[in-house]
Amino acid sequence: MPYLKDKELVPEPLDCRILTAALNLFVRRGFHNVSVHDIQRKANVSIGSIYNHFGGKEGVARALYYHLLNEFEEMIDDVISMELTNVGRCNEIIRLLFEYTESRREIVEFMLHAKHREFLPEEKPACTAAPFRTMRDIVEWGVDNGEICRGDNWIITSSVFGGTIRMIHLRLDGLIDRPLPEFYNELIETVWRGLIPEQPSEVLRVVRE
Amino acid sequence: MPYLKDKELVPEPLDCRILTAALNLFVRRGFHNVSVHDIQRKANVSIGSIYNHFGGKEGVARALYYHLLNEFEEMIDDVISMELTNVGRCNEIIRLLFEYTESRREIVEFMLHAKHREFLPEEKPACTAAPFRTMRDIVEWGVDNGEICRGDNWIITSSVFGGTIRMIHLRLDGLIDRPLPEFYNELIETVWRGLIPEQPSEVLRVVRE
DNA sequence: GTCTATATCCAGATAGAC
DNA sequence: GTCTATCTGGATATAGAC
Repeated sequence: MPYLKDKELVPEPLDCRILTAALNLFVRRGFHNVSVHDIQRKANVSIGSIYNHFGGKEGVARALYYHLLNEFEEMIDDVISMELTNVGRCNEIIRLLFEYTESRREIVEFMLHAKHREFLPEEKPACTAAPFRTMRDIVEWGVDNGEICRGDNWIITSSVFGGTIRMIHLRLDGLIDRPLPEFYNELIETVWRGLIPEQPSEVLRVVRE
Repeated sequence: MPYLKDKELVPEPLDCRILTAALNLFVRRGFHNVSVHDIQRKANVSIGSIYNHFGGKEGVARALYYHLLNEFEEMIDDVISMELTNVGRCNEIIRLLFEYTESRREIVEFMLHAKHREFLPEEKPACTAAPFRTMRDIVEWGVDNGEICRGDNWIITSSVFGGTIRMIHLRLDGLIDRPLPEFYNELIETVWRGLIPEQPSEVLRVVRE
């Protein structure tokens, strides 16, 4: 579309164009298979601009990472402020994660797949970041007030959110071919209720055999 | 140790030295932050040998990936041949995954963290591979014969193994600081029984303990 | 088959005009 | 601040002796 070349209809800020282009490329090809030239081309800016704004490819990835981590933190904090039970909060987080996977797929993919330590060598793993700690806190509060079974926090948190995260991976990898929100109700029922049919004697025989 | 230079005490085959060195480097720094020279140096072979045997860095990674995927498949097949209930098979897989994470950490890390599509562009995602399909089959058999609650296979499989995989990630990232096998009993109890305190808790307690 | 030395290529980074 | 043209380093890959 050469007729738009010099005056864009929507004069999106330059930083934003760069980050959007980078996100798309990083997700599709992986950080190391994207060159600064690729980003420059896709964002319709010059190489110089990228170095001026972000200091290089790594700087772009870093800005992207912190920006998205921040958005995730806000999402979690919104859920906290919702005045739900803690189980309700967990469910709302699961619901939102499923929704985001469909509507803002690239963001979820970047945060989930990207091996941030490859381009942020000094950075701690994502799961030490605030929003992930908060998720563990929610579970802990739920245990403390009796909503959730008592037990090791790592185990409970992993059991609550592990299935969700697994399904997101399977969806992003193309194995699950229906939108995730369709699975929401059945998933949370399965998470909280357990997997074994409630027929005591039957269960005993089958499990212990 | 220059006195060992020309005759190794343990004349480990050359391919194996290359693969072992590559595994270690890939896991520590990531595929793209490792050069063929790094592998060559660490394995004490020449660059030429690496190109002769594997055709380059990508070839090394490919060989490694298929080799380890194959080992995983054998592990799953061993479990299948064990004549356990299907729930028992799931538990055994969880147990083995936890054990491997401690004793063969690099292998687990490579299979779990490595973004294989970055260096195997034409390859399908790992979770389409045979051993992962078999895990879904085990769950399906368990549902068919009444051991496991009826429901969507993606949800059930993700619920059964999602917590396990999540905990392995947390362990590899250094957040969990105890060996995973210590969590095994409590984890499988949590997986199968669910997370919400039951009113007729007599039943489940008896069954599971 | 294994090695060393070398060629080729391309990504990251910069210089300097505008 | 933005751009183009250029430099440089380092990685992949190969050539050719042994």
